[in-house]
Amino acid sequence: MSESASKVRSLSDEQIINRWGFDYYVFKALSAFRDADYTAFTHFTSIIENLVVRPVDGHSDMIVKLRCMQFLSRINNGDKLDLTFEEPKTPLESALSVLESICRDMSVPPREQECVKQAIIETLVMVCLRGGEFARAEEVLLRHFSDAADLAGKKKLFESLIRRRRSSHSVLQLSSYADFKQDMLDFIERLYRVPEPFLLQMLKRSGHPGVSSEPVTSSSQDRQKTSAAAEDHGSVSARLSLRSLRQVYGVLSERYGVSVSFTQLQQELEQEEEEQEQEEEESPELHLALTETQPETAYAGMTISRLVQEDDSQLSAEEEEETQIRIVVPSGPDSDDPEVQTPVRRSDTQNSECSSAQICTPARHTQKHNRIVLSSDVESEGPAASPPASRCSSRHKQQQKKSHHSESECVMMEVRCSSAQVSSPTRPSSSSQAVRRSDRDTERQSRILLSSDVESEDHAASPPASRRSSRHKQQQKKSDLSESECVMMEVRCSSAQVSSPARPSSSSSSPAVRRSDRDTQRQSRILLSGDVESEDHAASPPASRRSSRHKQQQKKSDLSVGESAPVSTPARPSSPASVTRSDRDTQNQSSEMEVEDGGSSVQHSTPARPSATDAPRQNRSVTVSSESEDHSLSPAAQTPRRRSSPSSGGAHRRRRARWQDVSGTHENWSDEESLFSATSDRSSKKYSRKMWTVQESEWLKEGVQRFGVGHWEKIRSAFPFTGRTAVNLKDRWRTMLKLRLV
DNA sequence: TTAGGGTTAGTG
DNA sequence: CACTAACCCTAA
Repeated sequence: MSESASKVRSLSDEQIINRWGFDYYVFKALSAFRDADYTAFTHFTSIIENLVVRPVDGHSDMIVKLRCMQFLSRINNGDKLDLTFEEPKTPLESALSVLESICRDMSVPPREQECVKQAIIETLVMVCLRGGEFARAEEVLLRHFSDAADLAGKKKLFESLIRRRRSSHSVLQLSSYADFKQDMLDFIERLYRVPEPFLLQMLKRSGHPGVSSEPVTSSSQDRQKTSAAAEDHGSVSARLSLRSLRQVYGVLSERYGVSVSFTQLQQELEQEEEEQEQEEEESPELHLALTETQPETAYAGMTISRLVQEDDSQLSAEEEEETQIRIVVPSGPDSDDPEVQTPVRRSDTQNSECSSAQICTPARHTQKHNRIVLSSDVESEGPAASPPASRCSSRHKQQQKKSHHSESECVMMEVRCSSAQVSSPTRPSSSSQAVRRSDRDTERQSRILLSSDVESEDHAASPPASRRSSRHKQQQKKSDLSESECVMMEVRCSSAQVSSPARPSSSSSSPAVRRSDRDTQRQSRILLSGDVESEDHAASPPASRRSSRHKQQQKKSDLSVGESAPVSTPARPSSPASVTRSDRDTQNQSSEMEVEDGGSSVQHSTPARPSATDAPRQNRSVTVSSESEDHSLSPAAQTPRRRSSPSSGGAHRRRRARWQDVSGTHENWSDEESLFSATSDRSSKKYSRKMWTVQESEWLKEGVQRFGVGHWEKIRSAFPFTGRTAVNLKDRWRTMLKLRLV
C-alpha cells in the first residue's frame, strides 16, 4: 500500500490542473457549440486535444466527455465531405462510430439511438447529395439507411435523387445543417450534462465578478447543468458506497498485500478533511471540489483509488470522488441527507467504518438521482457497458489493409501518451511539441516510475522514425471551415491545411502528429501532421506501431470501429507508437530485461491486474458490481490495462495517463487520438507487421505463467491484446523463446 | 485450437 | 542480400 499510496501522491500538479483545465474546456466547448459558435468550439476542442496529450489525472467522466467532444467535432464537420476523421469514413460516418461507442458506454435508450443514428444518416445522404457525391450517397444509403417502413418513402426519394443525379431538391433545402448540429447537441446534452467545472466554481467562489456571466456558456441550460453537476464534479456516474469501497479494498488489499486497514485509511482521510475544512471552512463546496483533486493528499482516498485504479482507473477515480464527497463534505451542497453526513463526520475514526458506510448509502441514492441522465442508466450500465470488447479484433489479422488511420491514430495516441509523460514542459506552441525523444523517454521513465499506474504503453514511443511517409496529403481543402475549424482538422489533415499554420491554435491541434515530429521534428505540428502521412488517426485503433515505416494498420480498424473496440479497447498495447526497428529491438530487449528481472514487478502489472485472470474486466466488475452500481464509465474503464511500462532505457515506452487507460479512452482513445480532428487525406499504405510491444510480451509471459504454454486462446482473452490472435501469441512465444527472452 | 514449417516485411 | 520477427498456412 504504501507503494500505491506513494504512487498516488505522485499525481503531479500538472495532472491535476490539467484535469481542471480539461473539464473547463469541455464545458466551454459545449457552450460554444450550443451558442453556435463553432469556431470557438473548434478552438476549445483543439485545446482539449492538446491538453489530453499531457499528463492528466484521468477521471471517470473523462471518457464520456471526450466521446462527446469527438462526436460533436465530427458532427461539426459533417458537412465537409473532404474531411475524414477515420480513414475512409466521412465525418458523419465517424460520428456514427462514435455514437455507437457512446451508446455502448452510456445506456442510451434504443429508440433514441435509432433516432439519432437515422438523423445522422439522413443528413449524411443529404450532404452527399448536395455535394454531388452521388456514389457516396448511394453507398451510405445502402449501407446504413434503415429499411424501416416508415422511412421507405424517404429512402426512395433519396434513391431517386441519386439516380437522377439531382443535387438540389426541396427536401435537401428544407433541412439545415445548423439545425442538425443543434439536434445532435441536444442529444448529447440529454445524455450527459457536463458538470460545472471546478475552475469555474473556484472562480465563482472567489467572488470574481465576471464569472457569473460566464460567457461562453451561459445559456440557461448550462446553468442548470452546472448546478446539477457541480456536485458531482464530473463524474458521470460515480457512485460507490463506502461499503462497496470497503469490499473492493478488502479484496485488493489482500491481493496486493496491503496492510493498512480500510478504517485507518478512512481516519486519515477524515483527518485531512478536517484540516482542510479548517482551512476552507467557508465554502464547503469549494472544499468539495478541492478534495476531488486532492486525492493525492488524502492518503486514504488515494490508496484506495490506486488499488482500484490499477484495474480501472476510472473506477478508482470515481470512487475517490465519491468517498470523498460523502465523507468529507458534511453538508454538501447537495447534501441530501444532512443527517447522514453529519454522522460521518462525527464518527470518526473507528466507528467511522460502520457508521459511514451506513450513512453513505443513503447519500448515495440521493446522489444517484441527482445525476441526471446517466445516473439512471448507470446502474444498468455497468454491465451493459461494453466490456472489453476490445479484443475482438485481435484476431483479425486479416489482411489489414492498413488503413491509415490506424496509423494515424497510433500516432495520435503516441503523442498523447508519450507526451503525457513526457514532460515537455512547455510545449509552447506546437513546436515544442515535437518533443525530443530523448527527453521524452527520460521523462517518461521517470514518470513511470513514479506512477506506475499509468499504463504504459509500452513502447511507445518509439521511434520516430522512419516513417517515410508517403504523405499523401491530399489536398484537403478545408476550405470553408473557419479557421478555427481548420485547426482541428488540420491536425490530422494534411499539409494543406497546414496552411493555417500561423494560427497558434491550430498548431496545437496536432498532437497527433507526434511521430513525425519526432522524426523530422517538424516544428509545428501542423507540419507534422501534414507530413505524416495521413495519419488519420482517428480511429484506428491499434495500431500501428511498429514500425516506423510501416504503419501498419491493422486493419482491425474496422473492427475496432465497428465495435466498440476502439474505444473501449483498452489499451492498445503497443500502441501507436511505432517503433522503429532499432527501437524495437531495444524495446524488446529492454522489455525483456525488465520482465525478466522482475520486470513483472516492475511493471506492476501486478498491481493492476488483479491477477486474476482476465483482469480487466473482472476487476472492474468486482469492484463496482458489488454495489451494483457501476459506473458508467465504461468502456474506457473497461479496458483496464494494467501494466506498466517498463521503461527501459532504450525502449521507449509510453505510458499513458490513467485516464487513457481507461479509456480506453485513450486507447480507445488512442484511437481517440483523433479525437476531434479530421484528416482529409487518405493514403493507403500497405500494411506492415505489428511488432510486439513490451507490454504485450509481458502479458504473454504472464499468461503463460498463468495458463501454461499452449493455451494461447485463453491467454489472449485474458489480456487486452488488440489485434493479436492466438496464433500470433504462439508465434511470439516462439520468438521469445528463441531470443531467450523467456 | 494448436504446432510447426513456410512466407514475407523490414532492416542493415 | 542475409537475417529476423511477424505472419500465414495447414495438418492434426
